[in-house]
Amino acid sequence: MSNKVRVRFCPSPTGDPHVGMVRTALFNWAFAKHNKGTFVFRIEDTDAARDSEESYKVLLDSMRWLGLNWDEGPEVGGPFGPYRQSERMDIYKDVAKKLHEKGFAYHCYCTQDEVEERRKAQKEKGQTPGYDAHCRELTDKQVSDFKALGREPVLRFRMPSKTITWNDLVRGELSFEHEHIPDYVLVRANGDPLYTLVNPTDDALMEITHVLRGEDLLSSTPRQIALYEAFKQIGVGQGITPEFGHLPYVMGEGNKKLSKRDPESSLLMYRREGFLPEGLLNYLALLGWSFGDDIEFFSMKEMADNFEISRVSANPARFDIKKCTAINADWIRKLSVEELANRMEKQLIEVGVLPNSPSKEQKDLLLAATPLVHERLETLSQVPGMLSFLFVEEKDFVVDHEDAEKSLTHDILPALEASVKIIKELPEFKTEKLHDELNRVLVTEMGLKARIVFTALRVAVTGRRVSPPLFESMEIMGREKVISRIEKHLKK
RNA sequence: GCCCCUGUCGUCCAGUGGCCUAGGACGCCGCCCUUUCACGGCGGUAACGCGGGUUCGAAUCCCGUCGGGGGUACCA
Repeated sequence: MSNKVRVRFCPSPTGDPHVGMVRTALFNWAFAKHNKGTFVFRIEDTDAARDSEESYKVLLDSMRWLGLNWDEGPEVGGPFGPYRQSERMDIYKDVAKKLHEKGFAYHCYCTQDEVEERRKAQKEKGQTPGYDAHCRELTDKQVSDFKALGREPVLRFRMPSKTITWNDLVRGELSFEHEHIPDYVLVRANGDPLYTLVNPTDDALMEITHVLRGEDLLSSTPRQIALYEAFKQIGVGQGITPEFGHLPYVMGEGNKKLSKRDPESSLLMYRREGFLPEGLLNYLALLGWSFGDDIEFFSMKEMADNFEISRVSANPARFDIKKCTAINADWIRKLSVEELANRMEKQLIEVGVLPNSPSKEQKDLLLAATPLVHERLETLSQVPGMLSFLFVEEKDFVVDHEDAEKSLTHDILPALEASVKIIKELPEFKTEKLHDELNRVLVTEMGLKARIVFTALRVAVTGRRVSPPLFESMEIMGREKVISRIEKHLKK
């Protein structure tokens, strides 16, 4: 039982979910699946000032949208709950108390200003700045003096005087000398437990075996390893120190870490823009991990089957929206016509091109139109632009002004007139017949340039110079609509 | 300042002493296909940060150097 892999993803519910966060979740998920382990989802909401219930809901919804299902966590439960830290405050208080009683942590009465001042002095001398262990060995007298001054202490962890080394799953052996890891605060003066305490506490209690997290937490790892050793002695958890793997950053434009403020970092933006979860995840998997054999297009199942942590790279990766889009386009092409129609329907409803419950006719029309755009789409958000001409009411149908000016010139009117005549007399209103007849008369007999004349027809019928294939579009629109749209221009 | 991580085409990834005159993908540029836009096909562009070693042989090992990033909190 004890060698079963347990990993966790533990975001704070602050603001929009971030793509870097999604990447971390994905790698943890894949690692769990690959090792037939457990994927724990924990919410780190101990910071009341920044966390919100709204973000919490978005977080859960996003994870579900992505299909990153958790084995234990909120709304799912599990043997180590609760999985929201805000519901575990008593646990942290208890652990803090034990650490203090057994001497692994001590009360520090220094004010932040005092600490800061001494830090500055250290810096000037070229020493590693950090807490100087001032309050490590206070006498009773000193304590009572501080109390008399009305000072409330923070709880600091007593770092052992030794080098801390671990074998990082993605970076290999890493080592920190003890003089570079000062005693750090576990509990604030006001009693709030800090990340430094709650995160390792929960990992220990939830029996996490592997910690895969962002590079930003790299420097806090030695402190946590020391804490785990203390946990072992005071009986918190099973006495296991997890293995650590530090994932590289996801960078934005320039050389900056993709920050929460960048719109390109917002998962919600990708969702709104019509990225498929499959596509986004596939792209994110490529940031820092490779399948091997030059394979870049794969499903999450395939990723999980092949996920070796040793193939994770340590270099920061730039998020490239173009490549992300290209992969998304591949995923769209891979969808079946029915599946794509389904997803397009949702998109069209969202932007109001279709009503909330589309009619049978509308659904059929959409299904018929799907093959026409299947290879043309990069994201679902492009659907309305390509297809709303099919769904719009005739009275609302508008032709792009600029396109009309370029293509629907005065000298093209005779061709439009001829087209109407042909279309009206066509015995069968089918793509091939439309093509053959219009081509025969307009191009062969009248000697017009196909490019010119068909572009004019395209603009008249679809409203744009760029559109899905013309004759197919005409066929699914129906004869009357096509005629009325062309005639509209003849009357002008 | 000190500590840590990191350095292959514009970008992401492959490459772990000879398969490398460095491979793939995205991008970009041509050409073909084509009534538009795409898809597809073909071709091209472009990189081992630098300097020393080690070795018959280095992108791969060692040393140095330079660059990028992060940490140095009663943030995470």
